Amino acid sequence: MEGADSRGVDPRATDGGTLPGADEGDGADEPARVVLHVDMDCFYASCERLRRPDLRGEPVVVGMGYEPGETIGAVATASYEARAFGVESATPISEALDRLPRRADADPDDPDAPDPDETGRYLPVDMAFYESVAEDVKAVLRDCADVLREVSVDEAYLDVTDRTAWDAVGGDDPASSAAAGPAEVRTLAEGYARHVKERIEREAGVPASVGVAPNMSAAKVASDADKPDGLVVVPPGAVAEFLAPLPTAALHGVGPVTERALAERGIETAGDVAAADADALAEAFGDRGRELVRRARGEDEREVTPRGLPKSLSRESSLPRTSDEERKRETVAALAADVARRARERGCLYRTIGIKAVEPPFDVNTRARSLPGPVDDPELVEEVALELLSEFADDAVRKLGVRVSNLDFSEGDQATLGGFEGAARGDEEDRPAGSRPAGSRSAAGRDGSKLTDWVDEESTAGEEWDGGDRGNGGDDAGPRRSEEGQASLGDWE
DNA sequence: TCTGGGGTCCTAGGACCC
DNA sequence: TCTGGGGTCCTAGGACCC
Repeated sequence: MEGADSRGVDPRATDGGTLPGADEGDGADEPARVVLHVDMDCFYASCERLRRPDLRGEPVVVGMGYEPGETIGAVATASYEARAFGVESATPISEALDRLPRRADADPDDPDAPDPDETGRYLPVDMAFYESVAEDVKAVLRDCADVLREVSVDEAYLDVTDRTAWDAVGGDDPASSAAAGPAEVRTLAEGYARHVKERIEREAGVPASVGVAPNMSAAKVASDADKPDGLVVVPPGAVAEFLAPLPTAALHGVGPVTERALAERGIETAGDVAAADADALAEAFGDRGRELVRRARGEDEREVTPRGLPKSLSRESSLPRTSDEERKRETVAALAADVARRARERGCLYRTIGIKAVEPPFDVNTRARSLPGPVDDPELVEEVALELLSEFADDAVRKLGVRVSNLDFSEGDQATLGGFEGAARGDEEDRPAGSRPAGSRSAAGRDGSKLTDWVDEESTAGEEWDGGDRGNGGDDAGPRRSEEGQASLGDWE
């Protein structure tokens, strides 16, 4: 509160000025952006509470792969009450049950049964319902920002520079900030963020934490800094100072491996990263190292942009460790069918088909094959996937996956552009095995069988397909046409 | 410590082309 | 042909995120 020193808001903001333009102090004369990161608090658990008020205040654990009464699966989300018992996201359900028994197993009259006060409610994931709640949240966000990037079902960035500013409120006597974080003076941005946060709670019925900062990276860290129900404001000029004391792992992009590698170099905090020699870190970590230094210094010029179309679709599932070839083939066939179905629902073609085989303890193997041209051909997905699997025919696996990538949304067939409501849905189920679906599309035109041939021998079809530059460097060359194709479930856009 | 499913991006080596 | 350089595409794996 004291010492209106260099930190905090740009001095001009404190004079109650209405000029839209506290700048970064960086030389640039564009006004500092106002970026919000909205992060829903234990979203799945909050959704469950929304429809089951009896769960409020209770430890709630939402498990994926979990069936009521079972001990399989892992924790997708734990409410904060459950976290107090050591139940974290990704904890195996069996372990979670050790720390926090099921309420159903409690019995006050049985000395051997758990104390009801030390039990929790376990529920399976109900994605469809969470998506419907997320829709309500999104409606608020869309209303509050011109530029919105939905990161996942429970997280989004908003650029609200055009809706608010870093100017202080309070006229000659600026009000002090009511938010957590380094802000000393209350700003318009803080008020706007609070407004967004309250609207989410009011209109969607679930709590959110919000971070406000001049860039995405800082906003992300800020939203995380005071969870749950947090509002953290980091004004321009205060970013590096805000980050400095945090452990490196608090930076977006620093996981366990990088954290360890940094620690070996005596780098423990974001401040240490900011002070590090960028070239030295680049040598150790590649471009990521350089980027990390910039982020830790509060520099991040990335624009908030809407998320583009997906780059791959995949499906995987764990299974009890097995070497049984038939079992593996059945699993892969089922996964392949599912991936192909989803691709068709979204109206996209794919040119690469791959599998993943995880061997115990945790040996991840991937294999992939690219086709001469993009296709929509469920039977080909199965065929290629099974062929790739054959390399692992004798190996024990604990998880299998199928993926399609090199997606192409531009060739959208009118019949399927409507997404899941299109022809895609029911028409493939009873198709006789072995017959090419009538709806099978392939940019190859001609007969689909050629593609199959190609799969079996490393054949020659490739040449005709060298369609010239595919312009690798995939970075979003902007959205391609047929945005409708993505109007599918499970996605924020 | 041995947990699940859906993704993204990056890197490195090899094949191939000019 | 074995010596140079530049570029793209493909595959496999790694790290990370939610």
